[in-house]
Amino acid sequence: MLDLKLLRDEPQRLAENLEHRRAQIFDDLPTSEGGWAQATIDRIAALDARYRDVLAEGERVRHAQKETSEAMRDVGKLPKPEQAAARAPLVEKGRELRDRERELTTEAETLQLERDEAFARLPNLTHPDSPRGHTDDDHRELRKWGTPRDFAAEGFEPKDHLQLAEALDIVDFAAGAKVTGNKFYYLKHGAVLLDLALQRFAIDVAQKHGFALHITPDLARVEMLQGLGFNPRGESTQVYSVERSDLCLVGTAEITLGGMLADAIVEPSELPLLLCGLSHCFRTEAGAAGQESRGLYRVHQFTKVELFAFVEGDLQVSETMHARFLDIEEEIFQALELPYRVLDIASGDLGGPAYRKYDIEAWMPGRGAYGEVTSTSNCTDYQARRLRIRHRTYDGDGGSKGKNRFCHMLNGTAVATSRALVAIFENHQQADGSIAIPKVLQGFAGIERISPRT
RNA sequence: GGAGGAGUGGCCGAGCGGUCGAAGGCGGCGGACUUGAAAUCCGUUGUGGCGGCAACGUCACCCAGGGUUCGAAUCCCUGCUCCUCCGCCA
Repeated sequence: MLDLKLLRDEPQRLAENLEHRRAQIFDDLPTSEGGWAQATIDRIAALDARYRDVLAEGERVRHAQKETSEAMRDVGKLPKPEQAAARAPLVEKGRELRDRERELTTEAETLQLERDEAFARLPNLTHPDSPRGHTDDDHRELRKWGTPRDFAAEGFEPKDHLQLAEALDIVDFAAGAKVTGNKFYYLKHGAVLLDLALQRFAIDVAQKHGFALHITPDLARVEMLQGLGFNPRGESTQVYSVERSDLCLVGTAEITLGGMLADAIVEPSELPLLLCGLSHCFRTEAGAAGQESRGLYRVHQFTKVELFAFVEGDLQVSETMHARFLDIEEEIFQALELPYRVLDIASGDLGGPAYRKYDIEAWMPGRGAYGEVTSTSNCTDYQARRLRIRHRTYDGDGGSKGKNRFCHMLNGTAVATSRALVAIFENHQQADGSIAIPKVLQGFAGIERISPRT
């Protein structure tokens, strides 16, 4: 959620940002129509103005109520015979005020709800350097690392990860489909060791960089999802809900890590707070049928080691941390010996909470293209505002207390095992159909290669 | 799953339906005393909304949501969380 001050003081800035983000808020103001962004902001601003009027009126009435009730208290000091007569008009007035106050409160709540529903859907502001646009071509490639293998020179045709997995009998989609459903799978044999080794390695790197290790719940309250900017409801939701409860399966440990500090006010000395979380991730992938749907690339469940940070509510600080997150992600994929490129994601593809987002795409020989393997976002104070996560400030050197500020929050993938498996299978396949385990994982996996079972 | 008990400020803890945003203690911060520290003493110390350049004013918040009442931290209902006992179990 954004700061309401922006709506009141700089509505044109919000309209401009909304235009770049291409986020439709109202059904009757589609992004295809000219001036939709400005009209959207105008409508929310009008709601806010009405809300504040009603709120102020309600407060005046409540103040009058207090006065009446204080007068009633003094009635008790009068001589007994006079009390009843003095009390009657006050009771009458109190009743009127009560009724009026209830009306106004109800109206204010309705207006506030209406305003917040729309306002909370407005996306975060956008980093000035983020490329503007809303297609895949609009992302800016920052750099490439590594060189894709020349399989022709090595004298064999590379297989895609699915062919490799089937031949090696290390992933079973048929059983996954039978027992659970399409896009579920069993990992088997060497893939299990490799998956666990990836987790273990990523955790190692995170710990080395000062992240506190966590294994988080795989479910979270709807309220937490919303606080972090996820929308658990609606047809196009990516989120699985648990029936007869207010719980959802998490799509990422970002939710469970970010939610940990909800409602907290932390001391600046505790920042930056670096957390690493291991969790399963569940995604409905609604509407994703057809596209890149083969194999492990897009599945309903995978395991992920997530990096998360709470930092001071200061852009310079969070941007520095964001660069650090990207560094760590690159360190991991370099260690895995996977060629990749880094993208600065375009405004229209950022997702609500993100102020800026970098994706790492690993080379995937099977599809002859780069495919997303990590993503790191600086969400600034967008999530913190909704979750009420603040830190204290002090003026000068250990000086007096200043105003509490919302923390900035960042998240990033250390490793999502399913996608990493795709990249490792395909990049490290050998002419004989086996898969070489990257050196950094061999100790954790206990094997050096996944070979056909005999 | 069954039976009881409890949820108040950073923590502990008091609170006849009106004078309670809330006693007291601890902790924190500032100061006095001290060569320094401890001890002692004095003062101070919750979060947010709205209005205002500001001083300041005002409203809300005693787990959450409803209700009773002129008036609720205090009474009633529901939910959530925690504790104890029993059952079951990785």
